[in-house]
Amino acid sequence: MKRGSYVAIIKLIDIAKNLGLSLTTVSRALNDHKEVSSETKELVRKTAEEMGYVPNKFAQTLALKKSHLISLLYDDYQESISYQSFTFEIIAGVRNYFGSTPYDIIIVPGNLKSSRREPLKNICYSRGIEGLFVVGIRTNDLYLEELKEDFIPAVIVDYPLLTKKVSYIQSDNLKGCRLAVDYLASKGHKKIAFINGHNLAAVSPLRLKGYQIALRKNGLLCDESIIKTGNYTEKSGYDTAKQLFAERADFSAIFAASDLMAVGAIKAIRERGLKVPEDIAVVGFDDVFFAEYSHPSLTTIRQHKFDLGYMGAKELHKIIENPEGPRKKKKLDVELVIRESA
Amino acid sequence: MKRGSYVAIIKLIDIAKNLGLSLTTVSRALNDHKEVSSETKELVRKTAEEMGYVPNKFAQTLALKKSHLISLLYDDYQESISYQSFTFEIIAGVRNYFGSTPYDIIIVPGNLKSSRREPLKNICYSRGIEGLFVVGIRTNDLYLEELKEDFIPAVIVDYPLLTKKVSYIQSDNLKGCRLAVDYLASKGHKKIAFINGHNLAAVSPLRLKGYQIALRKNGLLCDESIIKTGNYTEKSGYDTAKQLFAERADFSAIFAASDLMAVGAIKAIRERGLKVPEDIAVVGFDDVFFAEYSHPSLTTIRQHKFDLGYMGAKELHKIIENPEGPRKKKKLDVELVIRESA
DNA sequence: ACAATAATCCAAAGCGCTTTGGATAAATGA
DNA sequence: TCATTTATCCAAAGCGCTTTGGATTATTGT
Repeated sequence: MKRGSYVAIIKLIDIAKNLGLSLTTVSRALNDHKEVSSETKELVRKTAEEMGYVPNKFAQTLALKKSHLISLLYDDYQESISYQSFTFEIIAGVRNYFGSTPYDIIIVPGNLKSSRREPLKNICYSRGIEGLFVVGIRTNDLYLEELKEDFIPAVIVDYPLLTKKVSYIQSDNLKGCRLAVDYLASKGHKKIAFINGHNLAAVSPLRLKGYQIALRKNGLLCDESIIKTGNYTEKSGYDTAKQLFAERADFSAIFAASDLMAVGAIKAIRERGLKVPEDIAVVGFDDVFFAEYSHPSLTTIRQHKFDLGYMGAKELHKIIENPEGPRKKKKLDVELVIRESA
Repeated sequence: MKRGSYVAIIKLIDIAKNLGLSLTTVSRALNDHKEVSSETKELVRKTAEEMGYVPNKFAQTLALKKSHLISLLYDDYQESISYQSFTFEIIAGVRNYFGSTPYDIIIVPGNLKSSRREPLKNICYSRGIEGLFVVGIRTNDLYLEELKEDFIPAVIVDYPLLTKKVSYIQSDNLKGCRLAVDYLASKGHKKIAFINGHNLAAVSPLRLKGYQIALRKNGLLCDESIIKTGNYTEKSGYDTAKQLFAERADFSAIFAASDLMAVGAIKAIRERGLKVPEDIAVVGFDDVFFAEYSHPSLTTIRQHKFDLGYMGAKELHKIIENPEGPRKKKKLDVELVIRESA
């Protein structure tokens, strides 16, 4: 009889029999359908409650052709470990938003990284997934091609894809860079080095651009020799900063495209016998939590990670409910958090 | 016709019609049932592939009474923010384990924290959830009472609950404390202060006990006046360390029950004009990632977080597949990671 | 050659729900 | 008063799948 571990305890038919009503009426009563009297509704609701009835979502999904399921596509491993904190908070935002909707969140099996994997389409169709929330995708990820096929509503964090069913959301990177450079310039820095991240992150070119624009605005010239590229890890921040020193580059401040690289850079500066911020000022990007606890605490550009998740989820919800509506990219505000490092 | 956003594209019946076979045979062919010839199987598989067929999990679940769904119960917010990193890595382990099984992971809607929330039973029964992976639960959490009812297979991280269907897993806290104290003692420290976390975390009393046992083993006396309780946050580490100083307590080392509190303590020590580790040595617990990047980098007890998730998931799988088998608590090894702070 | 076995296949029922298309009884209008 | 609306209810079909219990054909043993 019982096949698997999962069994529904009380079914609609049980309530119906119990009350001498039809299945139909019970179903309608619970769904507040107009064709059943309010007395019956109340009666049914009460006994359902008493009998401990819970609807079987699978049966509902099958009958309604509506799963109320959205899926999270994210990666467990990234070289940049502050990605953990970033991702965690974004997911918190997503959970929080969908928590007040009938939607549940399922985690897409398998990593973004794993090479042999099921096509997204199969995963989604098989599980009746209605929307995809994507975070941490790389510019060279194969899933991107599938997303471009536009077969399912999706919201992507930090990758600019805008189609009929796909929106994206990101922080205002240009403004972030402007804030950082403006602040450093206001402190009298003329030579501001920039440690960018690799181009597998779609935000990297944006941050470079923002940095350059901001320099220009402040009447500073853009010296290619003090622009370096790391990979968002602490080590790469350390290495590139050392490289700057080795090349006898001329700078009094470093703006790093991530907090982790900023921390690495600080380490290199210290090893050089220089002081932060007295000799060299450092500004990071992200405001991951340890920025506050590192020493010296990090002046940085704060991204509102929770809001990225929350607002992104809201947008995804909108796309699902109204697939014909216009898609839009959303830009979230950032702010400068001044601490000790600059 | 079409009701919701989700529609199955190709169904078994389509393949059947296409091939002039019966629905039954097609289903059996795809499930590798013995009662269908291998030629037919091959034929069916090929055309299914060509037609882009994917099975509808909802229909399968309904028919098989088996959902292949486990659920993640965790909290988005905790005062201790290193909880993020801890939780993230555990979840990575869980994903990784279940990634090679037919099980999908669904996130339980709502936080552990939120006060008004659906009973766990309803959530699980309604969604056909077969098992629960619980992380970050507090000793006063109401969900604990529900879990004790033992109505669903579960594995809990860091809370000692052992019933017919529930196992738990945690790091070897006693050993961790022993390693820390042994190491400090070996460095000649006689007075080792201890900053513990609150008792809402089930590991706190364990760590205190481990600390006391280890002191005794090393022939050191246990001085109540240098044992303090924080709440796993950086600030509480800072505050309690300051308090120690204010009370003119006599100690040359601090062992903190979390890295975050250790970082806070270091800050307090610094402010006092003392040096770490020269004047006061500090050892943390957890080895969350920023332990490596803080300054001075933290000597700490490493928990294998990924493995907690992976092994816990494995255990959960086992409970689901074999509900009658014996439950057991699992203890994962820890290790001392020596860096600069001690 | 004929009964018994094995190998394939299929129609129909069932999983738990929603909804369609009537049916019945009560309330309304003329 | 009788036809008509309105308010309630229900049997049955359908969502896409798996499985039971036969049916049909091919294969084997004697």
